[in-house]
Amino acid sequence: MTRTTREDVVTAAGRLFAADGYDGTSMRDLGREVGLLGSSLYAHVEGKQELLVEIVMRGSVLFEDSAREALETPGTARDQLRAFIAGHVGVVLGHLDVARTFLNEAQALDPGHRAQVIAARDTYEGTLREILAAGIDDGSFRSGLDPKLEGIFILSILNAIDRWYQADGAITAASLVDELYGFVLAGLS
Amino acid sequence: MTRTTREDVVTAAGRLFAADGYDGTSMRDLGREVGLLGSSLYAHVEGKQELLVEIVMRGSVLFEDSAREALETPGTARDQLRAFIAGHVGVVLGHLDVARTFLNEAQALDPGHRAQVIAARDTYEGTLREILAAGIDDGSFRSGLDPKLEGIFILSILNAIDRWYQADGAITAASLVDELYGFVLAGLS
DNA sequence: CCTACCGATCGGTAGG
DNA sequence: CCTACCGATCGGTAGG
Repeated sequence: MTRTTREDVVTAAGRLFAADGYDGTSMRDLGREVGLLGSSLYAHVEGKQELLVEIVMRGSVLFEDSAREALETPGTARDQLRAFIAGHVGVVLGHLDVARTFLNEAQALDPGHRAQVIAARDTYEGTLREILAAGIDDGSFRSGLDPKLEGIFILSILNAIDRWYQADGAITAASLVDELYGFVLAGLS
Repeated sequence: MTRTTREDVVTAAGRLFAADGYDGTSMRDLGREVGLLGSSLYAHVEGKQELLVEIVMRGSVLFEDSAREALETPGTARDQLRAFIAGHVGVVLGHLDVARTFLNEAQALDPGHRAQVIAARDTYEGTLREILAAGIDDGSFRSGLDPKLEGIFILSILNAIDRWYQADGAITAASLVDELYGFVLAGLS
């Protein structure tokens, strides 16, 4: 039991925002989580919204980095698609609370930061579409396919993983990537 | 401008719960929506939770009926899969507010009703799995496929439609069904 | 369906 | 980091 740090507060906030939502988490709940009174948190952070901004921005960076790496993966569009899926799974399973807050609580952001998150998501979706379009050209995927719509379908699957995946279940992260890639690739072929 | 009915209140509640969430909607907001004070709503309903229960249960019935019809569709498992997808799209686009509340606000339900909704969802998912399993047997889909996982993937796509589909956009409901069926069937073949 | 109100809870602050 | 507190908002009620 050492002194509470700002990072302790941010981590605990991510846990509670992911589990109960931003509106469903009070500063008193958060204080209890780190062993302080709600009012004492203001010695560490300026307010509740600041915590949300920080956590969502961390998620934004994680997904952005993952998408860039996928795009820089050498090989065919199939290889890049696989890297995109593997990267997404890595972010979600490796940073569950941050990913959940990023994916589900952005609506609680102030308008300025919400616009930033929407822009980040558009870029992320755009990267996937680039990969799909390149794959139509290089013969990885069937032609006549609509990259915009197929991109939405793929992201729908990826963005729902945190709602059903159980880390202590029978499916490893690696086999999840295999299953996702198998299903999606078939859908594109 | 006639007298406000209970049905007016339920419909308005569906609209607000779908747009702002259950917790994000106050009884005063709802009163304003129907032209009353928040406190006057208690002449029509017992409480806020009752409204949520009623709307979510309507969604539950819609999806349940749709799934049953899909299962009773004559033909191969492919035909049933198509009916399942078409039915789901019909419910979501035909009853957007109810579907959104059912899909996104069930967490705000009291424990008893929440358990009912989870059971209804399990049944719905089970119906899809039955179709997938039958399709593996009758050769509609490739063998070696995991009905549980593929069912989750398909439902992930279907349950996200309300988040991006625009009724006034270029995609008709019929062509959405075609695109969904095309992508999913390829993923299973 | 409104007036007038209640107790609970919220994010946040002053002062130490 | 706590004590003591504030104004705002919430779901809901009594009485008409």
